[in-house]
Amino acid sequence: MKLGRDFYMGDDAVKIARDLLGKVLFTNIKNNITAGIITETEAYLGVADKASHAYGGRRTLRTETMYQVGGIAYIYLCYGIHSLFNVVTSKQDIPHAVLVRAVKAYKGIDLMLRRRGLSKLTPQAFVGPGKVSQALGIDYSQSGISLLEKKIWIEDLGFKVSDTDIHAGPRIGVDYAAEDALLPYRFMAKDI
DNA sequence: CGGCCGATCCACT
DNA sequence: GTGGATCGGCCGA
Repeated sequence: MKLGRDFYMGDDAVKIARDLLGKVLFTNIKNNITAGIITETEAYLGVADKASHAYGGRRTLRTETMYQVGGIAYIYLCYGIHSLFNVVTSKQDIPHAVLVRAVKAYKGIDLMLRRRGLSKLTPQAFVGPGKVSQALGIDYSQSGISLLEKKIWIEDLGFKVSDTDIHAGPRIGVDYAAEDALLPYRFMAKDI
């Protein structure tokens, strides 16, 4: 079943990042449905997190999305090329978010591969946040859209990930965040 | 208005 | 392992 507002409004983005492992991220782009089982996430803890775009309470046109109520997408352009998909969590004015870093193809795999420019499935085909967005047809123009509607949403289809199958470690590409770069806010699910 | 740089990916050595 | 691609956002002047 589709995740509702309650799932996204929790205060603990780290817990939500963990809970998202095994959930299924769907998109419906021009009537083409594709989906992937989430296998890797990272939590970004808002104003107190030097790795977050909202660190120190920064509010700009771009980051304003993160300050809204949990349950919407925060998608932004990275390195001028890649759209990175985040789930906004927590309450109004608490800018927490969870980055989806990897999925395992679940539905529409042919189209997912085609969007990636691949002819066959490889282990790394959908590993990496830029690849996830490309495969699912997500781009930064969709930032701010609700995950409770019919374009992008997340379902719990009963895939279980036990604690012993979760690996936690430091986030990727955030060396600039000083001591916060070392926090274990990255979660990976072993072989789903 | 100019300049720097990034929550990345790929090709190439 | 390394460097180039590529461009919107952000900040300082």
